[in-house]
Amino acid sequence: MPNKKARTATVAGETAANVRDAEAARATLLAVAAQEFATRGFAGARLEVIAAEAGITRAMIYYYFGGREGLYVAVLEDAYRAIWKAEQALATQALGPQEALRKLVEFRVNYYIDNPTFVSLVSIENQHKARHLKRSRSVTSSAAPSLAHTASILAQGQALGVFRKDIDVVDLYQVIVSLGFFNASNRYTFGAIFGRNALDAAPVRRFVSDVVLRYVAVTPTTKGKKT
Amino acid sequence: MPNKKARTATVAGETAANVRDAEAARATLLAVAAQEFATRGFAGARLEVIAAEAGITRAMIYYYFGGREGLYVAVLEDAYRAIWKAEQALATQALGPQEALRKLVEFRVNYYIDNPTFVSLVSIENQHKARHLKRSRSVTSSAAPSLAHTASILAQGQALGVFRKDIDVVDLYQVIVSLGFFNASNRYTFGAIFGRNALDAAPVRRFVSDVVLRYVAVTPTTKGKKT
DNA sequence: GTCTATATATGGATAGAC
DNA sequence: GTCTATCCATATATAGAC
Repeated sequence: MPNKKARTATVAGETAANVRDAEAARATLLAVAAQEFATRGFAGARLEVIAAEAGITRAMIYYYFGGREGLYVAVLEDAYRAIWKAEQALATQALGPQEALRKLVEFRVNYYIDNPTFVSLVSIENQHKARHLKRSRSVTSSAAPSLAHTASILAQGQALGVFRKDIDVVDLYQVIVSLGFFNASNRYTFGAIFGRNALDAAPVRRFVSDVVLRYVAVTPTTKGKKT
Repeated sequence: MPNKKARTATVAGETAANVRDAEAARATLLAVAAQEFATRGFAGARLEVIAAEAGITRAMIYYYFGGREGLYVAVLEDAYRAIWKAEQALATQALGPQEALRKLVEFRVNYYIDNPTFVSLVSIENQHKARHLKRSRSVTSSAAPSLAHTASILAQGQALGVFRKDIDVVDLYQVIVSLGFFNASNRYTFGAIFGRNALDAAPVRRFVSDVVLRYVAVTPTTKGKKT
C-alpha cells in the first residue's frame, strides 16, 4: 500500500515487514483523512488532498475503502476506538468514588480540548444524523465499557453512601459529556460572544467537576468551593 | 424582490405594500437559506436550490447579498436575534430565583429541541471557527441582555441567600447552554450509541434543571428528587 | 497494486437582454 | 430588478497501462 513498492505478496505470503508497512500506511491514510474530514466536512473533504498528503493516489482510496464513504466510516470508527481506549486507562486506578469521578470529568474535559479532530468528526456526523455511525457495528457495540466505567464509579459511591441513589447512569454520563464536549465544540461561537478562551482548561475543569460532584452528592461537597 | 412583479419604485417612492413585499420576500429567502445551510453546511449549500425554493434566481442572491457569504451571515444574525428575542419574553415574569432559573433552563432545553436549524447553524459556524460570526457586529454586541438575564436571577438568589456567592455568571450560563445544546446537537450520535431519544424533552428538562439548581444551591435542593 | 488519463458532471459567478 | 445564457473551475469515478 505505501509508495511505489511493487510487491506481489498475497495475503498468505505477507511477511511481518509487509504487514507493518501496510498497517503504517493505513494509519497514515486514516490520520490524514480524519484531519481533512474534520476540517471540511463529509462532502467538503477532497479525496485528491487526502491522497496527496498520504502519498498515494485517489484511485487507491477506491481500491482500499471503496470510496469516500468507506474511508469516512473507517475514520469514525478509529476515532471512537481511540477515546474509549484512552478512557480505559483510568479504570485501573484505585480511588475513592469522588476522586474517581473527578478524574473522569477531567479526562473528558481535557480529551475534547486536546483532540479537536474527534470533536469535529462527531459534530459533523451529527449533522448527518449519524447515518454512517448507525451502520457501524464496531462503534455501537463497543461503547459498553465506557458506560460501565461510569456505572461502577456511581455504584461505588452509592454503596458508600456518598452519592445519591436516584441518579440514572446515562443521565450522569450525558452531563459529563455535555459539559466537556460543548466547551470544546462551541468554543468559537461562545468565545466570540462572551470573550472566553475554552482552551484555558484549568478553570473549566474546576467548574465542570464542581457541577458534576454536586449533582451526585448526597450532601453538598465543599471540594469545589473557591472561598 | 418577489416573483416577477416589474416595479419601478425607487427607495424614495416605496409604498407600504412595497416594503411589506420586500420584507416578506427577504424573510422567505432567509428562511429557505437557513434550512439549506443548516442541512448542507456553508460550502455544501446550493445557491441554486435556495434560489429555486425562494422563487427567485441565483443572480438575485448576488444582487441582494453579494453572494454566498453575505447571505450566510444574514442567516446567522437572524438566528441569534430570534433566540434572544424569545428569551427576553421570560425576563418579564416575576418569580423567585429558583423558579426563574428553572424556567430559564427549561426554555433553553426546549428551544434547542424545537429549533434544530439554529443548532445546526451554530455547529456549522463552529466548524468554521466562528469566522463569519466574528465579523458580525450585530451578533457580538447583542448578547448582553441574554447574559444580563441570567446575571439578574443569580444576583437575586444570592441576595436572598439561596444561591452560592462564589458562582461566576458566565460559568453558570455555559453550564445551562452546554447541557441544553448538547442534548439537541449530539442527539444522533449519542442516541445511536446509548439508545436515547433526546426529543423526549420532559426527562431531560428534569435532570438538567436538577444539575443546575444543585450547582447554585447553598444547600441541596430536594426539588429534583425522584424518590 | 499502483499510476495516468479521461469522460463526465456540477455549480459558482457574471455579462447582457429586457 | 430580474431573468437567461455562458464561461470556467473543480472533482469525482473509472478505464486501462504497467
